[in-house]
Amino acid sequence: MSAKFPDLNLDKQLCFSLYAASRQVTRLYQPLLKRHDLTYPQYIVLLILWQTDGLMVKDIGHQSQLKSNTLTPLLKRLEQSGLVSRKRAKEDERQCYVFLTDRGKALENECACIPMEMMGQTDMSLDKLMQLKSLLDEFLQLQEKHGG
Amino acid sequence: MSAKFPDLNLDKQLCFSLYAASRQVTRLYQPLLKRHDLTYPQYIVLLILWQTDGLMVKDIGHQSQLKSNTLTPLLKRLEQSGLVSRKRAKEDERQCYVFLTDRGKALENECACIPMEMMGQTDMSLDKLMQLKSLLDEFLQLQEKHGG
DNA sequence: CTAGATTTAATCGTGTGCGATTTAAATGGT
DNA sequence: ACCATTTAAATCGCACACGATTAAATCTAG
Repeated sequence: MSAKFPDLNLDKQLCFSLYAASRQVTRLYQPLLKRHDLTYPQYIVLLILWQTDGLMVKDIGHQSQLKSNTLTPLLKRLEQSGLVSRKRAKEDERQCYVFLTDRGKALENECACIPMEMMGQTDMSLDKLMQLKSLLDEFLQLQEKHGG
Repeated sequence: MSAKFPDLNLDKQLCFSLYAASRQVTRLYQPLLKRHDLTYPQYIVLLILWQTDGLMVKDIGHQSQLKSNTLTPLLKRLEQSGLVSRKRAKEDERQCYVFLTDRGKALENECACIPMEMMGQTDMSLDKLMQLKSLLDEFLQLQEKHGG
């Protein structure tokens, strides 16, 4: 069966490996994030805001590659949780700025241990993890050139 | 800001790169799969069944790392589309076998061009793609040992 | 032989992802 | 100044993902 298209097996496995690995990482983060009542995508958005506070939804979208249809509800939940506040831009009412609240800023320190704990959950060497990141980033950059 | 925990930036970026790359691949597949009215997870499940027809939900779950709470509705949709049929096992009524219909089997040929078309959508070398797959699989294997 | 543990799917609730559309605001060419 | 176009965010609908629970069948220890 699978030998019918022998050349195509690599691709099949690569797309699946990526899909499975991504979900596996999400699953690893979940118990750590649950302690702060965060989901993984919410944590990603916070990582972006911890780097640069006061971004517009558009900017968060560009960095996360998520559109407003995903971000708007997610940001509303973060607002409900008291971690961010959203303010319409005076100079352009279409735009919406997102600011960390004090609680949102404080959460950065509370989450500081998470990456280290994650590191401890894989036996892969730092070298290979960096290699992996490098290949993924190269793929993403090539894609950005193509797809806009 | 981001220099506050300099050691942790790698991890942050790795988890995000993986997350972004996985969604990017899904987005690349979507227009190709839409021609056959398939979603990406449905395609993954079909890839598994094209390799081995007549698996139980449990087996598909083990290979895809998806649980019944995701697979049951997905398989019902594939059944609605006339691509698979589900039959309870006579010898153990808890189990549910999943078989490809003739249309489901025929779809394998129709989808044969997809991996090649995907290949054409990235400028990354075959060598690097294989390297990427290899690293992802190593990560997944290490995880399987740990988490069961 | 049977009560309790285990296994397998299915169900439920919440939160993404994303294509498509909508709404409102700003822009730009005439 | 006016209207078509563009832009930013929000809304809508659908299909995942997944933790938690449920239901039913099977297994197992006593």
